[in-house]
Parts: sequence; structure tokens; C-alpha cells
Amino acid sequence: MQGSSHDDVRRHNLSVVLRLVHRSGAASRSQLTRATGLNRSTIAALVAELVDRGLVVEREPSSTNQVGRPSPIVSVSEQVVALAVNPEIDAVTIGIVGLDGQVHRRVRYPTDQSPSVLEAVNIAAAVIDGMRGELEAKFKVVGIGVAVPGLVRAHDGLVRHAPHLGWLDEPLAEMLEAATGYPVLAANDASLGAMAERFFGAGKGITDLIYLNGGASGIGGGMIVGGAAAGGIAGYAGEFGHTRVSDSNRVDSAGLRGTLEAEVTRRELLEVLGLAGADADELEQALLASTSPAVRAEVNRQIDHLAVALAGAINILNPQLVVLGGFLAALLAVDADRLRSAVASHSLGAAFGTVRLSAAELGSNLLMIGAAELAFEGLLDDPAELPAGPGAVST
Amino acid sequence: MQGSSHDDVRRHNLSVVLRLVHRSGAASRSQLTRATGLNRSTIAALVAELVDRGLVVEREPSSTNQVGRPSPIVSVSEQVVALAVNPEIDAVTIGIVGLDGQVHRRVRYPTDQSPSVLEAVNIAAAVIDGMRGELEAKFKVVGIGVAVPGLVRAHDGLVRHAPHLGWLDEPLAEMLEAATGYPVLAANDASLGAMAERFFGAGKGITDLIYLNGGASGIGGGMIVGGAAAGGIAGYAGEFGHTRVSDSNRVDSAGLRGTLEAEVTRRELLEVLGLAGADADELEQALLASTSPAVRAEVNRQIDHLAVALAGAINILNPQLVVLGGFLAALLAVDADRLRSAVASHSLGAAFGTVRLSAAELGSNLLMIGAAELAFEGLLDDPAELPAGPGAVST
DNA sequence: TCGATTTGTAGCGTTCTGCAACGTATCACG
DNA sequence: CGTGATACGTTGCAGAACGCTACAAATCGA
Repeated sequence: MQGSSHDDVRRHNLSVVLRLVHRSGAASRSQLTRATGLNRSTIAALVAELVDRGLVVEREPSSTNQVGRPSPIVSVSEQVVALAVNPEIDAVTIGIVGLDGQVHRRVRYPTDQSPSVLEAVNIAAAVIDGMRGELEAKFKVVGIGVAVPGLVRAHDGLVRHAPHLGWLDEPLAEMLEAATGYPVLAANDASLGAMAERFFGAGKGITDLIYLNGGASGIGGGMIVGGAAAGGIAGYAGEFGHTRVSDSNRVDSAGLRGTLEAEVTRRELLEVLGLAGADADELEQALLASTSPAVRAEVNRQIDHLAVALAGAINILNPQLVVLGGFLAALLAVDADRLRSAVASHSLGAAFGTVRLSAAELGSNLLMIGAAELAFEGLLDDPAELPAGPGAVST
Repeated sequence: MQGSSHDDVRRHNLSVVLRLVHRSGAASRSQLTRATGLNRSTIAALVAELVDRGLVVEREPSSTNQVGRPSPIVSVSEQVVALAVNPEIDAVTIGIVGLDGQVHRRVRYPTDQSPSVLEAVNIAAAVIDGMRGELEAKFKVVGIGVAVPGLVRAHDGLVRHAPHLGWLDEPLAEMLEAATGYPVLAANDASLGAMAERFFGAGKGITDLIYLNGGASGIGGGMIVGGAAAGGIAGYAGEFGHTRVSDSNRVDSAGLRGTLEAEVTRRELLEVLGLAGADADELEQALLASTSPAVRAEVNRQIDHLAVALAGAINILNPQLVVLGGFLAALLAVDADRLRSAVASHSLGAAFGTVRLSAAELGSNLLMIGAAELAFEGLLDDPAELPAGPGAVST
């Protein structure tokens, strides 16, 4: 319940302009005036300040077939980047992501076994140290975002529980901050996936969406509610994988029975296909190519269970869009009609009528973009205060 | 993505001050300066404007045992009211509710059978016409809020489907607006209940909560996510009653199988108790007094099913508080431990660890307050623009 | 009764945005 | 190739809102 003053107006307007440029990639000054409702002169002043701060650049207008004086194109500075870190069971991935959403570089550092927190931090810090020359020469680093496959406490980046990594109450953000000197934020990987899809993928411009991702280690999810990422009170929201969908005794990774994650698994799809391993695309191709009744039966079984969870979420949240990623996208690809009608049969007509099901659009860069977005959030909220740190160019 | 200007600053600050006074009932000017972070002189100007507009009144400070000059107490004007309307199966209830949350008057108009939309509108309009003399003499009416037991489209107040009333695609808000001349907003009753409990009941100051209400005709719910009422894309969010909780074939009011509303019913509790009818309090007393094993078994069955739905919602939303109203509160009263441990067994430790279960605090005025809150919302967002209409005093 | 403390009040300065007038770049048309 | 229409950038000025400072007022405690 804060009052606002002049500073806040300026801050807010800078934030709005930078966000618009960030999301659209580039926009002319006249587009910005229309989008914000602000005056031409105000936009000119705001853009000038953002240019001064090195956050955006203006370039000559490209020839548009329009009458009138051409408006300069404002785009995000390519120098402003965030670092993205994603620890997984078999690797730690580190990336440099630009404010424009471009992934400048991605390093996947494979590990023999699931890394401990210390190992993950050391790997990330070492890779970042290796990049440091490049980072300090070419980039302004805003900070580090970490996408963690598990429950992460929002305010301090403590990893409460990451079952597949075997982490419990690990102060990941604090450790990585100490090791690198950059400010670090961490969040659940699927929540970040939801954010990435919302801004740069299938959910552009949508205010209410659910994102579900099916991976080797289970099902995670995230939500955008009323235009804002819904984290819940501690950042644990979005655990659709542990929704109960049947009375069976199958157990999921958290020990819960009859849940979505217990019934709908990548492993069983691979088994029935007779595959040892496959990435998401290969799995989808194999499922589409298969004519085996056993495969079909397993797909149908999983679709029907998935539908129960989706319908429940749709009834509760009344979203505009459901985005499916990983092997859940493969299930959608194989039989979208079955999934749709199964969801319809478990949901309320009104809520079902306003929702669309679609596959995720961002591929392997999803978590890099999502994690970077987390790091950019502070800058976007207040472009006037670029957090200091190594590699951060003083203004 | 709107830019803001000076007008917006003023509007926002007026809104913040009015909201603070609205929610707390009354506050001294010095409390307002601390809460908003604004300057003393600014608060003085803002309060003066609100007084000018007839929205708040200042009164002499009561003697506090504090050093220093006493600060005048700012409280909401008792003249500013909203009308609340709640159509039900057996009655239409109309109320006058003050901006301070006080229910000045409540009229319950019983009907022989479930009213049609036209009947409900006519009843409400007639009762309001009867009050008009009083309204115009003593009050400034902001508008009408309607709490509907069914799905209501947020933006225009169209009742998509109210199964218990038998309404389908009825332009309720439009009709009532035409009949009374007041601006009308409508929303789902349970969503409004959630809002009322959040501001004036068990959820004061809480940003993430789930509210579930058990009534004669089923189970409805609402959510507050990140401090905002979550309505979904069309206002249909919060339908927890149709979450699937078992593989049974019991059917709910929407024709869905094995849902919360199919398994957990007030009717069955009354039956096993041998009661013909009872209000929420009587039912709770009867359940607490009963020693019958059959009653106990039915209560346990219902608690276990309720727990599945609650756990699912908790996993997905990570709320700070779950508020139970109606006969669901009775189930909580009878065996809170069983409910808690059942919820725990179906939910993730981290999410369960941050949540509290509690009974609704607002009794029979719940929907009056919630519906009025809906009508006040516009005024609170922009205190400078009191919508005109009959009874609205021109400034 | 006096000092300390807290808060209201009044006037001034700062900051930011909007507005209006003017300059400029492009397109369409002859 | 020149002219008018159109759209946009630029500049200087005005208005609005808030913070700050100094002073007045009201209360408590000694």
C-alpha cells in the first residue's frame, strides 16, 4: 500500500518503455507513444534516458511504406545480458542471454552423476569465470537467474526440495552469489518455463495461462494469473504433477498415490515403444509413427489421466491457454482430439469454452530464457537502478 | 502497458488512502503517512480532497496516551453505500452496505420457488424502489453488486450458467441496471465470499488464499492470488467443486463424475443425522453432538474427499490460508486433525507447511459485504470519479 | 510551568508530463 | 522534379503534484 511520487512516475514510465522494447524486440518511437499513451516529447525524453544508461539503442528507421517522417527504431542494447543457470540430473547448463531474448551462448557441462549443490555452484562459477573476459569486455551483466527442478523459496532462492537432484534446504542463490559476485535469483524451472512461453512463446500477450512440462524426472508446471506469475506465498505454486487423478496405488516422486506424475510418465512411453532413450522430438516422432495397439493404449491411458488434471486446473483457474511442453506436447500431437474431448468431459462448459490447448513453442532455450527473465525482472521494474557488480559498467 | 502521468499519481494516491481507510475502518492522518510513505502535507491534501468529495470524514482525535500533537482520525463517510443483491433458490436478499463494511439494512424476500431472472430483477428493483426515499435522503449510492450462485462473465455481468436457479445466459446486470438506474456489477458468490473474507474476515492482510463454501446447492470457491482476486479470463475461476477426487460414479450438479461436489454434500450429512433441514450452525452443533458411528463414518468419508481437493489446490496455488465456509466449516470443526492430516498426506510438504486451515469468520453478512465490495471497487480504484446515478449526490 | 515530542499548516522549489508551435522527412501526385 | 499532405521529432513553456523547511499547535512528563 505505497503512495507514489514523481520519482515513481518516472521510474514507472521508464519501466513500461523498457518492457515494451524488451518484449517486442524493437519498436519505433511512434509505436511507443501509441502503446503507452504518453506524449511524443515524453517518450523522447524516456528513450533518451534509456540510451544514456546503455539499455537501449536507437537506429535509423527502416523504409516503411508510410507517409510522414520516419520514426527511429528503439531496440534493446545487445550489451545487456543475464546469465542463466540450469542444474539437472546429468549436467549443468550455463548461458548468456540478451535482454532481447537472444541466447548468445550456451554451455552444457555434463556430470557423471547428479551434482550436489556445491558441485553445481562450482561448475557454474568456473564456467562463468571462463567467460568473464568476454563478459567484462562486451557485456553488462545484470545478474544470474537459476532454474531449479524443484521447490524454491522465492525471496532468498533457497532450494527447499529438489527430489531428482537430491537437494534439501540448500542456500543455492547465496552460494552462487558468493562464488561469482553477481546477484542471483532462483525459481522453479517450470514456473520460469511458463514465464518464457508467456513472453516469447505460445502465450504472447496472454494474461491467464497454465504451463505443464513433462520431463524425464516428472511433471512440473507454472501459471500466469491475471498477467502475473503466480508463485504462491513462498514460490512453491504450480505443482500440477502431484494432483490426484485416480484411485490407483501408483506412487510418484513425492510418495503420493494416484497423481498425475504417477500415471503419466515418459518412462512408460519409452518402454512401450521399446526405446532406451530419446529426446522430446524423437519421442514425438516415434509415437506418431507407431501403429502398435499397445502403444496406442498406453497413449490413451496417459491422455485420459492428463485430461483429469488439466480439467481440474481449468475449472479452478479459467485460463485462456494451456501450454504443454516436453513429452506432454507429444501426447497432444498424437491425439489432440482425444485430449480435448477428455478435458471437455471433466470440465465445466463455460471454462472449457474459453481455453485453448497448445504445444510449447520454445525448444531447448526455454529455461535459459526463463531464468534470464528472472534476472532481468529487477532491471525491468526499475531501469534507473542497474545493480552493480563485476562486469557491470558504471554509468 | 500504460504510461502514467501526474493525474495518475493523484488518482493512485487518493485510491491508496481511501483503500486504507476503507479496510481499516479508521486511521489517523499520521498512520496514513506512515502506511503510504507519503509526506504529511501530501496526506493532508489528499484527505482534504476526499473530505470534499464526501467520501471520508475527519473527527477529533481520541485521547491516545502519546506525546505530541494528536492526529485527526480519518474514517469513511457513513453516507457512502453500495447495494448488495443475492438471488438464491428460495429468496432474494437485498442489502445496504456502507463503505466501512457495515450492513445498514438487509431485506430477505422469500420466494415460493426458485426465481427466474426476471422475477429476481423485479424483486430487487421493487425493494430498492421501496428504499429509494431513504437512499436519496441519507446516502450516496455507488452502485449495485450482485452475488450469483453460478458462473458469471466478469466484464458484463452475464450469468452464463446458474444450475440451481436454472438460469442460462441471462443478462442479469444489464436488466437490473435498466430496472434501477444504478450501475450494476455481478460475480460468482463464492468469489465474492473470498474477497469479503480476505478484507474483513479470516484472511485480513493475506495475499494468497483459497475460499471454499459448502451450501445446500453445492460447493463454490474463490481465490486471492498474489493479492488480487483471481477471476480467470472470463470470471469463471474458482470452481473447486468440480475437481475430481475419486473414481466413483457419483454425479454432481454439472454432470461430472467423482467430483468434490458429488462426494461431499450437505444433504448426506443431514440424512445421516436424520435432520430435515438446518442452517450451518445447527448442522455443526448436531455433528458435534452426535456419537453415532454412521454419522462419524460419513463425516470421515467426506473429510477424506475434501482433503484430496484441498491438497490439489494447495499444491497448485501454495496459499497461505484456506478458508472454509458453510458446512465445510462444520467438517473442519468436527475433526480438524483428520482433515489436516489427510490434506498433509496428499500434498507436498513444502506447500503444506506454509498453509493454515480455518473457518470463515463472516456469517450471514458474507455475501452482502462481498457484493458491496464489488460495487465499491471502481470507487476505490478512482475516488475522483464517483459514478453518477439516482441518489448520487453531485459534487 | 517548561521542555520534548509529534503533528498540522503554509509557502516554496523541484520534477515530470502535456501542449503548442515549428522544423523535418517521407509519400503521392501531377 | 516540385508541391502538398502527412506524420513525427524538437523545443520552450505551463501546469500539477509532491517533498522540504520553517513555524505553529497540542499533548505528555517532570
